[in-house]
Amino acid sequence: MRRDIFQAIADPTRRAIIILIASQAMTPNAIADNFHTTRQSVSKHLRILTECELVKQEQQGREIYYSLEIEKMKEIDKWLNQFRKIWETRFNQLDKVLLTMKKQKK
Amino acid sequence: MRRDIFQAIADPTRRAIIILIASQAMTPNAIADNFHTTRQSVSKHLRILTECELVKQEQQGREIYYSLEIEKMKEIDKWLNQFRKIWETRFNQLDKVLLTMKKQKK
DNA sequence: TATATTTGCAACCGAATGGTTTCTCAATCT
DNA sequence: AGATTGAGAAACCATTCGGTTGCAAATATA
Repeated sequence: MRRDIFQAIADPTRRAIIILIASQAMTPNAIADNFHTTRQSVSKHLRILTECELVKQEQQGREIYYSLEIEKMKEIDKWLNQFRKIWETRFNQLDKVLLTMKKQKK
Repeated sequence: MRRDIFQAIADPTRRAIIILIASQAMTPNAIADNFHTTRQSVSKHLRILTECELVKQEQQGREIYYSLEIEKMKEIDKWLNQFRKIWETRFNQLDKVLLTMKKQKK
């Protein structure tokens, strides 16, 4: 099953998990405590996040700590870049208009 | 049916449509020509994109021109902001390490 | 006016999704 | 050793998704 980041962040629970473990690693049980769902369901989400390398795991005894693979998040940012060019251009155009209006005022 | 941007960009065809109409407005027929799918299928995607206000339409006779609502794309960027803080901190930490190594070399 | 074009909508279909329950396995505790 | 705890896997279920086909409405063209 092909997994991609965009599909991974499509689910709101998954996005919440990402934010939750962004600052510190957590076990599936600890994560599940934050949602109205079962641990098994969280486990499934973690599997999907792991498959597309958005999350990494570190075993510690019988507990497994999950943490965010922040580098992977940059791929979304990279995809956004192509639109960033457009919205910056639009901003510059608005900027130019404002400048012209200023000049005419003088 | 609740639509949100993240679910909208989860589908690869939808992402391709977004990129396609980012630079210029296009009709559903013209958009469908770029994919190995039916016009009706594209129409469905456009409906989803419209529902979450990622796309706006402009009727022109019997044709409807679809174009990207670039402002809405910024919401993804806004969501990414909370992670941007983290990856900038990590970069600064790496930066500090490199600086220390440089000093020790001297 | 009759015909062709552009489009959206409804019905249907197979596949995928998210969730629950049950089970198994490994590590820890008494 | 026996009981408990943390976690993933499998089976199942209702719902959603993406796609196709067929149809209806509106506009343009002959």
